[in-house]
This record gives sequence, C-alpha cells and structure tokens, in this order.
Amino acid sequence: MDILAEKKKAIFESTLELIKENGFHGTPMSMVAKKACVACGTIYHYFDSKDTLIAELYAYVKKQMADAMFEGDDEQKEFKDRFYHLILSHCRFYIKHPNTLYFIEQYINSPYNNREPVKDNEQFQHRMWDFLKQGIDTGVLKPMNIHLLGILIHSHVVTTAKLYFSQRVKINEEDFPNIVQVIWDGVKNHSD
Amino acid sequence: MDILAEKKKAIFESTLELIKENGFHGTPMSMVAKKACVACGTIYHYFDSKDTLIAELYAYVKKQMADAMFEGDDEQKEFKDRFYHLILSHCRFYIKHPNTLYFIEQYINSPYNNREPVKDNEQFQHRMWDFLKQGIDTGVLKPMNIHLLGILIHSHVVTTAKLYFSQRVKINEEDFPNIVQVIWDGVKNHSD
Amino acid sequence: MDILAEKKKAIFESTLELIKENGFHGTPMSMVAKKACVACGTIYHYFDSKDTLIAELYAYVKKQMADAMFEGDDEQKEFKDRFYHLILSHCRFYIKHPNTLYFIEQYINSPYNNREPVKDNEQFQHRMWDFLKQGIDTGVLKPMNIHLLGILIHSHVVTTAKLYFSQRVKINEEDFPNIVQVIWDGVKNHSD
Amino acid sequence: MDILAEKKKAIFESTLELIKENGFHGTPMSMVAKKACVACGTIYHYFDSKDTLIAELYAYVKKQMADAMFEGDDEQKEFKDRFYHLILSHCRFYIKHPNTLYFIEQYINSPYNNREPVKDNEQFQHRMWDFLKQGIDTGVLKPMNIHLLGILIHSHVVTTAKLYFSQRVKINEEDFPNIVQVIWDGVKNHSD
DNA sequence: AATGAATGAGTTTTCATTCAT
DNA sequence: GATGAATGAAAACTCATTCAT
Repeated sequence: MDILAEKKKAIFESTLELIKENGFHGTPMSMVAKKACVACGTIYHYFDSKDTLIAELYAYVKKQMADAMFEGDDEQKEFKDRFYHLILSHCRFYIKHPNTLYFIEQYINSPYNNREPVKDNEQFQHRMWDFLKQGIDTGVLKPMNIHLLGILIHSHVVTTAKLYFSQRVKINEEDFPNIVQVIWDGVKNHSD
Repeated sequence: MDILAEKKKAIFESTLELIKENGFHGTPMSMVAKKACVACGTIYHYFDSKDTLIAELYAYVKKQMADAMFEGDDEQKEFKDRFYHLILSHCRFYIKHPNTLYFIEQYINSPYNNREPVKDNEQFQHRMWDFLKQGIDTGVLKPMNIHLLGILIHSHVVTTAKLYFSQRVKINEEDFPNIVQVIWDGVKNHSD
Repeated sequence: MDILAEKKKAIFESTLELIKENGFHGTPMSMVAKKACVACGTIYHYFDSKDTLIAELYAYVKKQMADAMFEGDDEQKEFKDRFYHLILSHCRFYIKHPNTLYFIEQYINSPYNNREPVKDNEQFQHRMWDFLKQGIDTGVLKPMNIHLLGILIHSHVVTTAKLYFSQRVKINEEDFPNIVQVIWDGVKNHSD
Repeated sequence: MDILAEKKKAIFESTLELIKENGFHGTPMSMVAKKACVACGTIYHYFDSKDTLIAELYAYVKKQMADAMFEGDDEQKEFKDRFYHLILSHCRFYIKHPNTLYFIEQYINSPYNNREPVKDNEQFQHRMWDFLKQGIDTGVLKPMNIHLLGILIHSHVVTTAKLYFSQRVKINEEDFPNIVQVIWDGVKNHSD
C-alpha cells in the first residue's frame, strides 16, 4: 500500500482533480482514464468499480492528511502551542491541497459516505483524541466529549480553508492565527 | 412566490427528501415525478431543467430557514441572550428539517453551487451581519470581519445539527447549550 | 373554405413561417400556438392533428399559388409570350412568398408527402396541362408526356427561386428572362 | 476515409435506408442501432450526435456520387457526347441508389443544410464547372454563370430520377435521352 | 369556443462496465 | 497486464395531445 503503483497513483490524482472541478457525477471513468493516460479497462484492474475507486481515494487522502498533520508536533511543548501548531498545520495542508479539501467535503456530504465505511483510518483520529483527552485531563480544555470536540475543531479548520479559496470573504494566511484563536477560546476552559 | 402552486411545492418537497436519501445523482427526475405524483413533463412545466429545479429549491429552503431563524428574537434582550437564542433556533430548525440540512450541505459542496448564483436571498444574511456588527461595536464580540464571523458561526451550527443525526457521536438537545458555549466563548471578546 | 376563420389563418401563417425557419420537427405545436396567439388546444379545434394541419396547410398554399399563377394570362397572346408570362409569374410568386417556397419543398421531400394525398387541388395542374397540350398540338413544344413536361418546368422554376435566395449564386430579377430562356429552349420544338 | 470501419459503414447504410423510408425524425437512433446491429452507444462512439451523423452521411454520399459521375468520361469525345454521358451517368447513379437520392433531397431542403456546411466536397463540383466553362468558351453552351448552369442541370437530373420512382408519371430508362435533350437544348447556344 | 396545465410515451444521449485482442 | 471498442440500461428532456375549467 505504501509504494503505490505509478498507474494507481496517476488514477488517484486524476480523479482527485477532476472531482474537484466537476463533482462525482461530472467525472466519468473515461475522463479519469484519459487524464491518467491509461485505458478505461485499466482502471478496473486496480479498482472493482467507481464506488471502490472513490472510497479508496478517500482513504488515500485521509492518510496523506494524517501524515502531514502531526509533522512537527513536539510533545514537550505547552498544550496551547501544540494546539495552535496542529490547527495551523491542518489548515495549511488543505490550502496546499485544495483538490483534497474539496474532494473530502463532497465525499462526506454525499451518499457515498454512508455506503461502506471503509475502515476509516482511525489512527490519525486516535492520536487527536489522545491529545484532546490530555487537554481535558489537565484542565486546559473544557470537559467535553472528545469526539464532539474533535469534530467541532475539524469543522472550524475546514471552514477556514474553504474561506481561503472563496471569492466572497477574502482572507490570507496572516489572518489564520486570529481565526485559530476563535476555536481556541471556544474550547479552552475559562473557569480557571 | 408566497403561495406556491401546489404542484410546485410537491415537487420541491419530493426533491428535498429524495436528494437527502440518494443525493443529486441518485435522484432521477422520474423518481421525483413519481413521488410528487405528477408526470415527468409537468416538472419541466415549472422548471427549465434539473439544474434549475435544484437551484430554485436551494433558494426555497434558504428562505424558509431565514424566516425561522429570527422568529422570537427580542432586540430588547441582552446580546448574549439573543446570540444563544439565534444559534439555538438555527440548530433546532435543522433538526426539525433534516432534509433541508442535508440538501444544503450537498448543494454547497457540489459544483451546482458555483453555476448560477441564483440571487442568494441575502436578507437573512444582512440581518445576521447587522446583529454581529452591533456585537462588535459594543465590544461584546471580537473585532473581526463580520462575514467571516457569520460563516464560522454557521459552520458551527451545521456541524452541531449533523452530529445530532450522526451515529458515531450521540448528542441530544440538552447538550446544545454547552456546544453553543463553545462558539460563544470563541467569538466573544475576552479582553475585558 | 374561402373565408377562413381569422384564427385558422393565423395558425396557417404562423406554421408556414416557423417551418421555414425550423423545419417540421423543429416546430412544436406549442410554438405554433404561441406565435399564432392562441392556446395549444385551440389548434386542435381546427385540425385533428399536426399531420392534418400540415396537410391542410399544403393545400392552402397550393391554392394561393394557383390563384397567382394564371393571373394576367391572356389566351389571345402568342404561346411563347404566355409561356414566359406564366413562368415569370410563378417565379415571382415564390420570391414574394419564400415561406411557401421552402414549406412546399420540405413537404414534397418529406414522408408527409406520401401519407394522405389530400386530393391535390388539381385544378391548377389541369389548367397547366391544357396549356402544354395546346403547345404540343400546335407544334410549338416538343411532343412529350405533358405531366413530365409540367414537372420539369416546375422544377426549373423552383430551382430559380431557391437560387434567388441562396447565398452562393447571386441572381436577381433581371436575370430571370435568361433563365426562363433555358427552359423555353429546352421544351420548344426545334425541328421546325 | 477510404477504408471505413465496418461498423461506421453499417451505420451509414442503415441510416440512409431508414431516412429514405421514415425521414429524419421518423428515424430514432435506436432504430439505426438495431438495423446496423450495433448498440445505441456505439453510434456515439463514431458520431458526436445525430446531427453529426447526418452531416457526415451527407458528405459520404456526396463523395460516392462524385466518384460515380465522371467514371467513363472521355475528354477526347465531342462536348455534346460528354454532356449526355455525364447527365445519364448521374441519372443512373440516382436510380441505382434511391436511398441516396431521397436522403440528399431531404437533407438539402431541411434546416440541417444550413447548420454546419461540412466542408462540401467541392472537387466534384469543380470538375463540373471546368467542363461547363469549356463548353461556354468554345461557344457550345449559352454564355451564363457556370454555377447557375450547374445547378439548373443538376436540378433537371434530380427531377428526372425522382420521376423514375414516382407513381404518377411513369418513365423508364429509354425515355432518358429525350429528357436529357430537354436540358441540352436548354443550355446549348442556339445562336450559331 | 377557447384555454393552457398536465400527461407520458418516446427521443437523444451518457457512462459504468466488459471482453476480445 | 493493458487496451479501448462495444455494450445497453438508464438518464434528462420533448412534445403531440387531452381535458377540466
């Protein structure tokens, strides 16, 4: 799985880009084939069906995201610093990979999402949950369900990244810390 | 526009429900027709195309949402109370209308979104922006771009409503105030 | 039949124009209705079906053409002069009524033509046949089947009129006598 | 272009025959597919749309016609003999290929004709024009615009071929020379 | 007589998938 | 493994015709 066949990777990347542009249903397999410079039938050597391709692509980008997110995380640092670092890394990942951002958003909100849960690569999430749990246990974060917390934070990140690309509200990377402060103030425990 | 032809309304409601279940492309016009108890061709009497139907449906639900949101808002009350009331109304609207929730989420993240902007009913947004501006001017909220603020808040609401229906994290209406507190603490001005 | 109801005439004229522009199948009944400023159903008061409308329209224009053609014909004149007069009248009729020209040409070459022969208004043709027979009997025209002769002559007229409207070969009314001379030289008896 | 894929040719021939029988709009793609023994989608492998299919079919038959017409033409022969030979070849081509005859006639008189001019294969026409020019230059033909002359002659041929198949006027191949004489007498220069 | 909303069979076209090469 | 022509079910959309008003 680590060393993907060149072809397979080409198919993934083509699909990612085309879906961002045209959506799932504006992206026929023939178009993927052409962009990936393979034959139609070749895609079916690697993937059972279009659904499978998309589900596997989801896992593929999820893994990439996880790898990027915790890079540079330093467990020695203060919690707040680590929090800011993680959030900003996450934002920057989406900004570097808009295809991934839009693909994931479409995927999550489509009926694909509930078809076959594809054994979500939970490693990434577990690491996040551990981090959040530590924040709660040490009294830095509000005492809440960590899954709920994780999702609220992620939603904040996605919204920020989407705004970065939107035409209506123009923000840039310098605005990020202020935006992160919103979620930080939101989740931190103010009682102390 | 207020008194929609019965047929048109039936088409809207059928589409809304079917799209929630099956997505845009899992919802052929023939299926909409059957559910709305009209002939295929009748839909095309009211809408030029499937795209048009969906775009108009978006405007239709947006308006319903706007109407519901500010109901019961009391300008005499304290800002924080009004904030909580608005957020909770918004959450409850989505919870009462899951079809609308999922439709909007799919729509926003689909290529439909950027096709024909359909003169977004901005009235609702303007009222929200005025409210937020007042919060900033009186020093209650962080001094930020109100559009950005509005979107962050809305994203928080949507995430909450989606969690309500999710299988993975089980929350219920009693948890809402805590969740609202996260966004309130996030946007409020802590400098005082 | 002589005094057509206004509505019926409006339907005829609208159909004629639309078919010239868009052809039979680019001209839906709804379009005819709109252009004639009547309701869809109204057309069906006057005509059983689209096929009937078109067949009756064909008879309608055929009659108009016959009426125009022999106008000004003077039986006292010499045969050649009458021939030139008839041909030129015919050409000018088509040039004044291009909608009719193109409608007839489409009709004749379409499968409509052989469906229900609509008791072709043969009066016009009989008068022509009589004229040609007289030409043959007096030795002015080649001794040929008069039906054949009639059709060859008519085809020449139609071709001339179509050329008048074509972009590729630009002719105008001054060229007509020369063109008529071609058919005259063709059908006249050179043996004398 | 010379060696057409078998499938493509089958589609062409099926379309030609069906359109003769039923006209453009009485000939759905599914019917073409069935007659050509291919799947519906296969047609769209070779042609972008029904319009394209028909436009390309027009070019296809035009080329066949051109190839047939000048076969056996002997430049050493006298002009009149060559003229008769060319006209008779043309007539016989249409009589051998009635599908082509009726298809062309429908095409020319339909709105298809003016859509996309499909780079008319003008080679055939140029050869004809050269021939006519020579006739004029040597004083055999009337001094007229050669394009006009060409069209008048072609119209005469088409009319003759259509009569051959008509029920109303019964002619056969023996009548052809007499009919050709009409157009020959029409176009020849009688001044000498 | 006139209307025009409603019908639904029929049309063009698309596209995930297969399979002979 | 790789190809891409071929498949055909299913989709969006059209339009002649009807019928309640």
